[in-house]
Amino acid sequence: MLHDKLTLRDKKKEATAAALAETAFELALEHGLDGFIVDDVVKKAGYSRRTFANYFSCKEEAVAAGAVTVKNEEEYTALLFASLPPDTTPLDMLYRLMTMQLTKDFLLKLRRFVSLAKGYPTLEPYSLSILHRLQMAAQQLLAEFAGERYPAEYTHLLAGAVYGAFVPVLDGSMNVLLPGEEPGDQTDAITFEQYLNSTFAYLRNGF
Amino acid sequence: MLHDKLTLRDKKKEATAAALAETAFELALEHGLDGFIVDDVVKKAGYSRRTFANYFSCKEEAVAAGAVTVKNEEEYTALLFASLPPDTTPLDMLYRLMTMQLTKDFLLKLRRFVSLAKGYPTLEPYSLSILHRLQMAAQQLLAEFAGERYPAEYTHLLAGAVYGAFVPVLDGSMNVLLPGEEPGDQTDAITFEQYLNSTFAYLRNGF
DNA sequence: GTGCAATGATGCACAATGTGCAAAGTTTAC
DNA sequence: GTAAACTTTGCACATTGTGCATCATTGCAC
Repeated sequence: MLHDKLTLRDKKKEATAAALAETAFELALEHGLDGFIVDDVVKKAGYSRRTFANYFSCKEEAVAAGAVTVKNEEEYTALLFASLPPDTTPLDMLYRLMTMQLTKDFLLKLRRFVSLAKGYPTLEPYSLSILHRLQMAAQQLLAEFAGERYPAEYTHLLAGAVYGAFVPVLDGSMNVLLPGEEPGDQTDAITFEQYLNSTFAYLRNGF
Repeated sequence: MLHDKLTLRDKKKEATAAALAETAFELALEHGLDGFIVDDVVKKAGYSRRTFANYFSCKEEAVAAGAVTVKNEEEYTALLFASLPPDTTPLDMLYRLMTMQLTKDFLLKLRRFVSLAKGYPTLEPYSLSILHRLQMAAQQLLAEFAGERYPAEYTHLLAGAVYGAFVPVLDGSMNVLLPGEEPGDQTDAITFEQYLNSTFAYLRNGF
């Protein structure tokens, strides 16, 4: 595991990017994607348009980045390694990781992004790439945690299947009730926890 | 199944979009994504810039659309319904569908797009959305073919896991040899067929 | 701490892209 | 055949993207 020490310069860069991304996401939620322009973002965040372009290649990218902050992987690593016996299977490890990654807060922000994206076709490709970032982080952790016990073909394939199983939740094919959401009139909705558990049951025992 | 009859107007629209998309993809392969501008595309294809904007919201979208043509779903439907016994499981049906969708030609074009996208960050989000289009088509077919025998929660989850398992092939996490490609110096590469089969074996029997 | 190298932030000019609107050309439906 | 519906296009203009030079800040060696 690379423990890249964060220099002051790096921290400032991260802060700049985060400020711009969060501001972009806020404006998108408040006014819609076409209800503001990049100049609004940089003015509100206190940067120049040129700086925005140094970090994001378009408005969409910034909004997507602001929707979810993929947490520091090192944090997860420490937690995972501490809480799991060394002979834990990759599947069990992913289950544990997902319960950490997919916090209530994360899921709700993600859902807000996804429903925003429904109204703006240019935003849609980014929904999947958010999930993909999580998947990449998971692959990395799997490799560290189980790389010596399981071949990469296995762990990568597994990670793909696990995260792929959540795509239908993202793209709206399935009505899944996130933690904290009320059932409302959706009689056929299942809870996210139920979906998570049945996903792993299928993956564990076969479809 | 909706048999939307294709009127002449619809066919022309499709032709316009296809011509623009294919031209964009060709130019991207030949000169790189930043080696041409939208005006080059429309000039070569014989349309106006304004028409381009009627179909695609940016260059990237057109290039991605040109990379793969998701075949007519009706064609698949007919083939599937004809070749499978009515009690076929969704998993078996997806296996059959994938061998039809993921033709050698399709895979090679997809790979060309993906390696192009590696060099251009703005293109990357579209890689996943190509696979996602296939997944949506598969969900539709599954619903028609097995919707009365299996609940949507099952078929959607399954489709997600199946297509998700191919993400590592797309994003470059895995070295998979496409049909027709030479092994070269990649001693650790497995063939696409092997990957397909081991994927379905894991999904069938559990990880 | 001082000074120099490395790098981030910015302004500017210009190229490229995105969009509303109205006119002109096609297709559809009756 | 004709009118309605729709596609394509031109135009004007708003917005976005990019190369480059410069200034400000940080990193590093001493």
